[in-house]
Amino acid sequence: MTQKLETIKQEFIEGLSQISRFWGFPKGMGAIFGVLYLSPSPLSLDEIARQTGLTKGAVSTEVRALARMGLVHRSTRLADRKDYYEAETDFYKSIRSILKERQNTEFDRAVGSVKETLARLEAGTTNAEERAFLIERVRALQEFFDAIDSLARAVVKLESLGLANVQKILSILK
Amino acid sequence: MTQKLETIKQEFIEGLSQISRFWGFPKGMGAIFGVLYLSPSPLSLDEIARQTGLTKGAVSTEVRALARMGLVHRSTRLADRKDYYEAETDFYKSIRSILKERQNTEFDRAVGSVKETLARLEAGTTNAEERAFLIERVRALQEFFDAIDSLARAVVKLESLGLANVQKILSILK
DNA sequence: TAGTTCGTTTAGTAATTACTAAACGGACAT
DNA sequence: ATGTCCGTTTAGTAATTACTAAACGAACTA
Repeated sequence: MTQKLETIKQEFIEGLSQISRFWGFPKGMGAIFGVLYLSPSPLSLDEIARQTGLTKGAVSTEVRALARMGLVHRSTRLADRKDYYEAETDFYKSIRSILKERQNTEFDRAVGSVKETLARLEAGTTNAEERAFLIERVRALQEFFDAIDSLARAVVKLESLGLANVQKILSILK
Repeated sequence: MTQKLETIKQEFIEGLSQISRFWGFPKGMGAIFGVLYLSPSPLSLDEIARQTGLTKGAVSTEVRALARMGLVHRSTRLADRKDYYEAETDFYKSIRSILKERQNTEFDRAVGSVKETLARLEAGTTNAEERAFLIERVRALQEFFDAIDSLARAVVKLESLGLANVQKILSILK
């Protein structure tokens, strides 16, 4: 039996909310993206609020977060004070901007603290045997983070991480 | 000025807690991993509880989660009823088991719902023009998820995702 | 048998995060 | 200026998540 389009859309949006939550983002964020992604034209704040059931305030803050990540884009119309938002449809582009956004955040600071730990350990003079063990462990972790970081930077630098590149990677990993 | 090893370790563990939180895991989980990672020998539940400041109950549940992800390993000693845990030191191995663990979870279910949405849309007969638009959008998203999924599966299948492979990937992406 | 010593579960609490309602301030129109 | 229409901010609340304390059950011991 064929369902009403509205119902299908609603369930799709629900699905995106779940995915959003899974990745540690507010579920409202997923819903907002979903609404925009299924809209053929840019929507205003109030329209998004209406369709998601969130308040204008919540939509305001979360749609800006989405914009910082490059998942949505703000646009304006002449002689119209409203802002309009539309979803980015190139997801590879989005990944790149999310990675870019995530660099220079708390995460980088935390990773930096590992580096710092290593420096401190190496500056020490006492407890030779325990220090040697700790240095080795922390160094290994730091190398791992560096590898991840290189990967992320490489992806950010690509002008397009398309299906083609993904398939190239897949062929290497075979 | 050289600091006490204990202080340095403490700050390192704090750093791992932050990183853990950043990725959407409980910060206690990061602390537990940190304690184990800096220990040259496996530790018992109570010892982990003591060093992290968490209760035995909390450690029990979170250390099991870590074990499911393959980030720590449980071991036992003859004539000793205690369980002992130690950190996995091969992080690439860990990534693989985390990916493996994440498959077949809520995430997969949510991604599956996108597939389902597509099927429902294609089964419809009314609203030809709007449906065409929605189908196109949802299909694009589904393709994207499939690409991610292939990557994850490829990584899981590798017997070793080492630095070597990472560098190969980097060279492709250049 | 009763008594230890473990890990796990449970029920409740603390802390954090997501959200609402409403005030606010800027930009424009009259 | 005054009022309206926006987006943003703020202060408070709801919902969720992380945790504690304590009871529990299994496995062993005496």
